[in-house]
Amino acid sequence: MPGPLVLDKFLPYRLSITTNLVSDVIAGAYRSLFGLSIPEWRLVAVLAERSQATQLELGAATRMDKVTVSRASAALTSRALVERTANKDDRRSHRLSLTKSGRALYGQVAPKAIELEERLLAGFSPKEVENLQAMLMRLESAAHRMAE
Amino acid sequence: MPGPLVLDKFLPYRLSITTNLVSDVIAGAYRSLFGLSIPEWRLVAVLAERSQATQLELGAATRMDKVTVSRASAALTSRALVERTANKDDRRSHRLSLTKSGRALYGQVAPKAIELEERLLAGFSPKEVENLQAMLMRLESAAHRMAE
DNA sequence: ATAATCTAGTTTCAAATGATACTAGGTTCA
DNA sequence: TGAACCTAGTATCATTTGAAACTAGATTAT
Repeated sequence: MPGPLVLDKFLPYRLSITTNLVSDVIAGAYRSLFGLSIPEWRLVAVLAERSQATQLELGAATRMDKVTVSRASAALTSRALVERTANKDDRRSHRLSLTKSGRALYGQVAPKAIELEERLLAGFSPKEVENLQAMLMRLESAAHRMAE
Repeated sequence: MPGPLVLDKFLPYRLSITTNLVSDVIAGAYRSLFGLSIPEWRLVAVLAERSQATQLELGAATRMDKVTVSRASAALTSRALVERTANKDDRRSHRLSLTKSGRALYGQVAPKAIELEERLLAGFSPKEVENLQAMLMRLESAAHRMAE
């Protein structure tokens, strides 16, 4: 017999509450310090890791919709943080990469991101962090299976 | 010296990915089976627990904005799942409660919610679940502190 | 009491999001 | 080849969300 339903104990609810709070804090910091939205920040982070990517690849790497990627790319390009070079192999797509000032910005954002994460996880042991990550990934694949 | 930043390991990102996936699955189920949005479902769940509440109280219990609560209440009321009775003490507010058919609906939704949660957590031991909940709450209060 | 202030709930507006349709360019197969 | 189909990215539209303004009722201080 399943336990009674209490919203406060219901995992999807708890997840949502926690994530929304965390996202708000992070988004607020990025916006006020660097004028970046979350989608923009994600693209910058991925481009810093790989230096080159098409929007399709960026969408896959950040799990964002292609529309969201398109908009974030346009915003970053107009601020000259990202540049698009023609893709010889496929003229529909572009190769995106960070510009010099994009890399400079990343140099500032990344340490801040890490600091925020550390403050969030202050009081968690490395083992706990690892454990949390693993559980989130298990939930993710369970949800993925349930979505068929 | 902080580790390098890799988006896939960055906790706020992982949390967001997992939560969005989980939310989509849950929201899809509620919508297609019962025609309920997440905010509506939350109100129903809380009203089932307490039987009476003002919108303000519902907002506090579900951490939702008063606008969101207002809209969800209106939708539920128009479907006659919830009724509003005048509040003698304060004529600006109403006492909301589930109607008979609201309770009947809850009788169907709750087991489904529990089943979904169980499928999500299949493979988690009770101790792991408890642990996860506790970690989420710790994150929540850390985020809360960071929001000042 | 009554003016100033405050609060529960709604309405209005603007921003964010994603589904859909569209455009331009690729691929496949007869 | 060239017709049918497919895909990268953009534009359009409807939906969701929350901030700010608003309304009606409550509270406080003089």
